[in-house]
Order: sequence, then structure tokens, then C-alpha cells
Amino acid sequence: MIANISEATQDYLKIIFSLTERYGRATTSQIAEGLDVKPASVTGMLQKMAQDEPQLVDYKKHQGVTLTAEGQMAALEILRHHRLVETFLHEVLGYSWDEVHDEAERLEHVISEDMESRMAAVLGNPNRDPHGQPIPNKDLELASTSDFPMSDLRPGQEAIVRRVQDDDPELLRYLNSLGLRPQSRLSVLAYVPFDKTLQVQVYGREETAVLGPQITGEIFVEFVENQ
Amino acid sequence: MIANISEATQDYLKIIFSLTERYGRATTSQIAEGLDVKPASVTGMLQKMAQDEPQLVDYKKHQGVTLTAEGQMAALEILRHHRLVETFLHEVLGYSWDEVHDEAERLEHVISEDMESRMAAVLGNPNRDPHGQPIPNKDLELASTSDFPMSDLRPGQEAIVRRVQDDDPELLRYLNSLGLRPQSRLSVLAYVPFDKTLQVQVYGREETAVLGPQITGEIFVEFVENQ
DNA sequence: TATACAATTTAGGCTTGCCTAAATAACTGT
DNA sequence: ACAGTTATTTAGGCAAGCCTAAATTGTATA
Repeated sequence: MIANISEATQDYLKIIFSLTERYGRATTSQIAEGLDVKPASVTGMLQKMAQDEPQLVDYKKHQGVTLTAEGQMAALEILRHHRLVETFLHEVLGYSWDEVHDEAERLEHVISEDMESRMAAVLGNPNRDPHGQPIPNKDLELASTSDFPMSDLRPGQEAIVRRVQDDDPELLRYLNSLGLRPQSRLSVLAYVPFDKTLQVQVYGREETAVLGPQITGEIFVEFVENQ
Repeated sequence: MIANISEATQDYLKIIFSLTERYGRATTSQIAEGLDVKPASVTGMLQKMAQDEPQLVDYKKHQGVTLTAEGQMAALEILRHHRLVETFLHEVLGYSWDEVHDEAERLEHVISEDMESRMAAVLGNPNRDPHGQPIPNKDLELASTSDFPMSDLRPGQEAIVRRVQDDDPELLRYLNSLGLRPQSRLSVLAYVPFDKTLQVQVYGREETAVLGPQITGEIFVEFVENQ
């Protein structure tokens, strides 16, 4: 277990990390929804986390939470565990990318630092997990990414898929069937502002794909270098 | 998790299994000692286990416990997890035999049946763990062993080490330093009834080893076939 | 049979992390 | 400034698994 932090607390750290990454802060209701608990429970938990030593979050009521430096480090450690485990399951045990998340979710809480570094070594210190998500390195540094949500793309633009959210197996299977994986190259054929839908051509594919905002918000892309 | 059985309950099953294997039944105080909890807590837990569905143990007060058929199956499943994980850690991640137990202890509770069979496949369906302990097969059948405690050996007898208890890292390191591992061959030079000490010669070793009953009770051997 | 030891019962308590429902407070947008 | 939404507080509860201490009951053995 990471530095004596309970599993529940680790789950809070994870979601606060990802919400603050996207929105700058995390609100009570976002957390409640993500963890599938009631807002009142979240409030209680956040208060505890803000009071206890080590102090993992900055919390001001009605203002949402952010992570302290300590909380950041803990979250990165958890993230490293999670993504290393996912990569390990994929590479060594042959899991498909839609199967790794749930298993990793349970394993990440119990692996030792020793096991973490052994897995990293066996995998050759990977810096991306099977969904293209960056894996914090040994010193918990997270490679900065210049990717952005696919929903920002417009017709005529070309891009390469960098990473995809890992937590929805259904979505992952669907993307797989469309050939949308990290490194997939695509060009945007059309955009319908009305329902925020993109029509894209994935390189090497016959059919074009039509993607709504639910999907394009979960896929992160980069522009093609020398278009 | 194995069929909705809590981790605490799984720990009880494990120790009851190994105690009944050795002594035919498990007493409250043995369990309390093994799990490092108080006897009163054990009594409470056993009562719960005997009452709840599925009924995992037969318990009559002051009479100790044994496992029901269901309890047996559950225990074998847990054992299979534990020993497969140990083997995996050893073979794939390079853990030494004294390091695997603690890590496996935590991992065994969270791996899915899917992961179990993937690990088994990667390992080529092993039937022994790094300590020589038999791994129940997919159908939870445990190969019957004709081994017996080394403490039963007497001067002039030759034997091969089959398996060693896995839960004491110190002991394992010590045995390793003596060259006492599964498959090690040895002959008994002397026995001192007074303190139940054996003097043995391990094949391929210069020095002879002197082993007290604390040690010889934890090592299981077989007679050499055609001596 | 007396005594020692092992096991049980009783009655209380603790922690973690969640729940409920209802009341209140604080922010946000118009 | 008011409505509507979001968050918080309060007060109570639950389940698991452990704890304590003291009293009691069973079993085993000399």
C-alpha cells in the first residue's frame, strides 16, 4: 500500500487528480459521480483528507478540492502503479486493452514498490500504457503531453491518436473495431456543430467513422507533424 | 475475490486447512496464534463461519474446527492462487523464494479467475511452487504426496527434500545457505534424541548441517527411490 | 477428584467508510 | 435580488473484524 494511504483514500486521490488535470479543480458532485457514492459522503471524506496528516488535499467548502504537493506525489505513485500494472497485464499476460482496467484497479492497491520496479524492469521501463496514457517515471515525473481532445478537431485537419481514457471497456472495444488506437492516423472529413459530431477517416480503413462528443472527448490526439 | 468470501475469512480458511492437514483439526488457540488475533475473536469468527451460508466449517465448541466440503474447495482455490502467484513472482519477476510469500499473501486476494488461468498458462501449468509445495490443479485436485517431516528421519537414511513451509523468510534464507532446497539430497549422520537434533550431509556440500526440531518439522522429505 | 489449561460468553468498545433524510447555507446566473 | 443548483451539516445508522476484561464452562490429566 502506498505510504499507509487507505484504498478509499487512494481512489479519491486518483479521481481528484484526473479531474484537476482536466478542470483545474474537482467538485464534490463530480467526485461523488465518479466514485459512485453520495455527495454527503464525499464532503465527509474530503474534510478528513484535508485535516489528517499527511495533508493530501486543499479543501475549502463550496470551492472544490485540489491536491497538495504531497497529494500530487501520492496520486502519481498510484497512477504509476495502475498504468504499469495495465501494461504488464497486456504485455505479459495477454490481456486486451479493454480488459486491463478492472484487474489493474484491484491489483494496484496491493503491489509493493519492489514489485513495481520489477515489473517496470521486465517491461523495459515503458512510458505509455496500452491506452497510450503516459506512465509517471520512477521519480514520478509525468511526461508533458501536447495532445488535446479530439473534439477540438475540425474538417481538413489530420491527427494521430495519442491516448484514450481507459475505464470504459465498451468504448474501448468499439474504438478497437473502428481501428482507433494509439498511433492511429486520421483525417477529419466533416463536423456537425448541431450535435458536435465528427466524421473521420482512419488511415488504412475502408469505412469512415462518425463520432459523437461522448467519444471524441475521451480520445486525445496530436496534429500530424509535417502535414 | 473467491466467491464472495471476505479476506479475513479466506485467511481463516487457509490456516484451518493447513492445521487440519497436519493435525486433523484446528483449535481456537492455534488459529489465534497463526493469525495473530485473540482467541475470543477466533471463537466469534468461527461461529459466524459455521452459521453463514455457504457453511465453510464444522464447528463444535471446545472441539476445534474442520472444513466442510465447501470450505475445502474454497481453501484449495485460495491455495492455488497463493502458490501460482508465488511461482509467478519467482519465475517471471525474479523474486527469491524467501521474498514471494508476503507479496503473494496480498496479491492472492485480488486476482481474478481469468488472471489465475493466464498465469498458469504462462508458467506451463506448474504443479509445484518455489518451495516445492504442490499447486492444486484447475479442478482443485491436490496431488497426493508421500513425503513426511524430516524430523522422522534417522541415521543411515537417505532422503530428498520435497517441500518446505513458505511463510518464514528467515528460515528460507537459512535453508538456502545450507543448500537445502526442493530436490536436495541428503543423508542422516546422527540423531540426538535429547534435543531432537539431526546431523545431515547435504549432497554436494562440504559442511554437514545440524538441524533442530523447529527446522526439521518444516521440511518434508521422501526416501530416495533405489538406495 | 482437583487442578490446570483451553475455550467460551458477555458486554462493552473501536475504526473505516459508507448510508439516510432533512435542514441549512452558499454560490451562480439572470 | 431571487431562483435554482450545489454543497454542507446534523444526527443517526450499518457492517466487518477486530479489541478488552472478567466470568464461566469444558476438557484433560495427574
